[in-house]
Amino acid sequence: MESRRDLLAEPAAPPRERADAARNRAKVLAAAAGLFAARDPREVTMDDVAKAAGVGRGTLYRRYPDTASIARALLDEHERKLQERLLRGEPPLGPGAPPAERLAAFYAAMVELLETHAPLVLGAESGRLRYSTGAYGFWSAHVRALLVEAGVAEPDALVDVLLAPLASESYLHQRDRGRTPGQITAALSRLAHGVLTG
Amino acid sequence: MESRRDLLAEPAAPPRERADAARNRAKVLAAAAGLFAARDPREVTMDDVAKAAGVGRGTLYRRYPDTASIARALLDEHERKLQERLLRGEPPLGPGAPPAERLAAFYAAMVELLETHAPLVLGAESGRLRYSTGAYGFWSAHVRALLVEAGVAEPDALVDVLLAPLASESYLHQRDRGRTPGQITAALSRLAHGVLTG
DNA sequence: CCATAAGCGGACATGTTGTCCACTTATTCC
DNA sequence: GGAATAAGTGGACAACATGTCCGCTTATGG
Repeated sequence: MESRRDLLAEPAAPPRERADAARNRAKVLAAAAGLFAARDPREVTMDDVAKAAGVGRGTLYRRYPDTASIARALLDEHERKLQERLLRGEPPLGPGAPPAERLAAFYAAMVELLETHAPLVLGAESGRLRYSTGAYGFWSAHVRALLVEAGVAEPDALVDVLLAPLASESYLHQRDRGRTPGQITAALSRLAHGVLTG
Repeated sequence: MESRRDLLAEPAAPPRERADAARNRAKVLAAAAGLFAARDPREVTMDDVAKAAGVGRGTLYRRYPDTASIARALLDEHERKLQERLLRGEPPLGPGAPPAERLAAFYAAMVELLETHAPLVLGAESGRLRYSTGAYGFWSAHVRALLVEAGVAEPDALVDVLLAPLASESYLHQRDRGRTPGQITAALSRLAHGVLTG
């Protein structure tokens, strides 16, 4: 049965994280960052992280179901900064510039992000996981808004098409083949202008 | 030391596959096709295939290092047909139509392929593997030729960018979100025309 | 029909994954 | 301050997948 407390409680009283839990979370993230940077991120195992962080297996699994989620947690911090710039930064990244310019600027910023955090990106994206993340939702909402602003009729399918080249597999494949970040950015810029100023 | 036989031998005498080996290969492919269709292809294990095909583990590993390679082998058959049509088929898929048209037609054909063989595609592409395949090389050569024909200055980076939306992860994500093949094809068509007739 | 080598298959050692639960520690309330 | 209580911890464990290895079987060519 429902207690009075349940009915009167605030929408969702957040039970606050315990001090030792917070300490362990920090230890885990720090240790994982080190491991991802040191070797092939896809080879890093949950056991490795637990050992490196000096915590037990169970503790690790309590918060993260797999290594990809850990990498994602690390990556999210960096992505939030870019999100902030998209919302309130200077044009052409932030509001004010024409859609094609903003899309191109977004591409450039994403390339920079991918480049800077390549190991994390590699560790984080086991293909499908990319789409279930909050960040992907943000990027697609952003691009969708730009398409709408540019007067594109059915923007939805186009959004995912335009985001596809930013998938880690695609990007890192290109880098492996010797392409420079600059070349990739140029190609993406052409894409942005081609689609939004046809 | 080199024997006379080595020096006189034909370029690479193919030792011909033994009859029982061929039979087993067929059994394996048939069984794998069934499994991939029946359940989540990413859950299919080498052991499953071996059991279903009625062969031993060792026999399976002799030819295929993992389940992805098996799916790829099955997929290759179908991809070859499309490759043939690209090279010698009717326009706009085959030679003769303007580059933008041909690119759009290629997109449409790929969507159809992805749609028809979704389970295989899912089983085959563990992200990076996609790029190491012969088929990917073919698609990129094709698209590259179209870009060159359209007079694009630095085609290389653009090629991979244009192929990215055809990655299984991207495509299947869109399908999961309720988008129809038709909508996706339309978006890709817009992309083709936007980039090649700017 | 025999010799030979290619092919076969299943046992094995290894490593990873998640789960489970008895124990420890932080927090809350009196 | 000192229970009472809930949250958090850690390592043992069972299940499972992987890839290899090697003695046996079978096709093939002389």
